[in-house]
Amino acid sequence: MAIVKAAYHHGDLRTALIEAALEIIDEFGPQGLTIRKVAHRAGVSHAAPYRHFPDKDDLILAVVERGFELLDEEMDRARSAAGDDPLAQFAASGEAYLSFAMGYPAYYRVMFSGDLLASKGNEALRHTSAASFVRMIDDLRMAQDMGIVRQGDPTLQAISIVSTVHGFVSLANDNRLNHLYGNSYTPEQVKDFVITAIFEGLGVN
Amino acid sequence: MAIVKAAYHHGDLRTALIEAALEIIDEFGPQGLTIRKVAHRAGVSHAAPYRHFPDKDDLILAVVERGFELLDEEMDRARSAAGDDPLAQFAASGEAYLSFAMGYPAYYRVMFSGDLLASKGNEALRHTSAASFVRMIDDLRMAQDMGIVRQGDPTLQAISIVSTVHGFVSLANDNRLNHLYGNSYTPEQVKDFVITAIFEGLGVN
DNA sequence: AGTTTGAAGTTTACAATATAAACATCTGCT
DNA sequence: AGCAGATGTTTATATTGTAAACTTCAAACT
Repeated sequence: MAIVKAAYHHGDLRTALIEAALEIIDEFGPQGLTIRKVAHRAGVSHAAPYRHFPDKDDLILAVVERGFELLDEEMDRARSAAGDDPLAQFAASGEAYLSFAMGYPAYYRVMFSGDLLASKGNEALRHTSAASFVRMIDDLRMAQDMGIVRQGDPTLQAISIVSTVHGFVSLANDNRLNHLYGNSYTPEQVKDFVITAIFEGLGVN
Repeated sequence: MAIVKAAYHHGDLRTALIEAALEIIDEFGPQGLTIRKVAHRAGVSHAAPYRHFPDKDDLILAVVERGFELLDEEMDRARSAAGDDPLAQFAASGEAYLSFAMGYPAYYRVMFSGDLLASKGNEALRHTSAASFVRMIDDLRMAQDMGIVRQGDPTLQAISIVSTVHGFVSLANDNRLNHLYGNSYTPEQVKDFVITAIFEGLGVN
C-alpha cells in the first residue's frame, strides 16, 4: 500500500475507487465493472467518481496503471530474491509475471485488452507496460555479455519472449489451450514446456 | 457466401445481422457493437434480432464462429497454394493467419478476447478455434516424419508456436510493441524476426 | 380458393447504466 | 468567522439490452 495524502470527505476516494474496481473485476469479470457498483462499494453516490475521473475509461486506465505497478512490484521482488545471476533474475521475474497473469486472469485481461475502453484505446495504454520490459532487455543484455545467452539484439529477443508469454497466458486464461492437449499433460507440464522452449530459443542449455 | 434457405420477410436476416455486425466492429471497434446499430444497418427494428439470437452474447458468438470460418478459409487457401511440402504449407497458412489477424484487428480481438461476452464466456468459445490448430499439428507431425523439424510432441510445439503468434499479433495490434523498438526497426522487420525465431525453435535452418 | 398458424418483424415499455447539471457540504486559508 | 473551491449528492437524460403484446405474411391444410 502506498502512502497517500489524506483527502476531504472520504479519506482518499480516488484510491478507494481503484481498489474497489479491482475487487469487482476479480469478482464479476471485466464486464461487471460499472461506475455505480464501484461507487457503491466505496460507499459513495454513483456520481461521486466523476469528481476523480472524467469518465469510465479514465477510471479503467487508472486501474490498469495500478495493475502495472503491482506487476512491477511482484517482478522486482522476485528478481531481488533470485541472487546475482541475471539469467536467474530474468527467470524469476518471468515466473512472477506468469503467476500474476494466471492468478488474476480478469485483471490481467483488463490490463492488456483494450476491449473495455470505449473511447480512448491503445494510445492511452501504450506506455503503461514499458518498465518491466525494459528491465528484461537489460537482463538479456547482461546475460549476453556473460556469454550465457545467444548473441543478437536483446530488444528483439525480448519482444519474441514477451509475445510467447503473453500469448500463452492469454490463451490459457481463456481455456483455449486445454482442449488441444486433452489429458495427455497437466497445465503445469504445458507451461513448463513453453518456458523451456523460450530458454532453448535463447540458446541456454 | 454460403447458400442459405430463403426466409420469410427479410430474406436471411440472421446472416445479414452477422454481416452487419462484422462491418460495425470494423468501423467502430468491439465497443461500438450494439444490437440496435446492427438491426438498423440490416434495415429492421431494434427488436428483430431477438427472433434470431436469444441475446447479444449469442449474436457475438455467431460473429466469432463466422470469423473462424473465414480464418479457416483463408488458411486453407494459402495452404493449397503452397505446394506439397508440409513445412511450406505450414508457413503459408501461418502467414495467412498473421495477415488476417493484423488486417482485421478489431475482429480478431473479438474472436479471441472473451471481453465482449457478458454472461457466457470462455466455455462458449472453447471449441471454435480447434480446426486450424489441429491442421497445424498435422503439418508438424508430417514435417517431423520427413526429418525437417525437430522431434518432440507436435502438439506441444504447436501450442508454443500458437502462443507466440497470438501474443505477437495481440501486442502488435494494441501498439504495445512499437515503443519497445522505436525506430530501430520497421514493424515488418520485427515480425520477420519473430517468425524466424519460431522456425529456429523448430530446428529448421 | 379460403382459413389457419406459427415464424418473423414491429411497437411499446422498462430497467440499468453513463454522464451532465444543479445543488449541498466540508476543509483549509485568510 | 467567513470564503472559495474541492468533494459529494440529487435529479435528470440519453443509450442500450431485453421483455411483452401486437401485426403480418408465407405456407400447409382443408
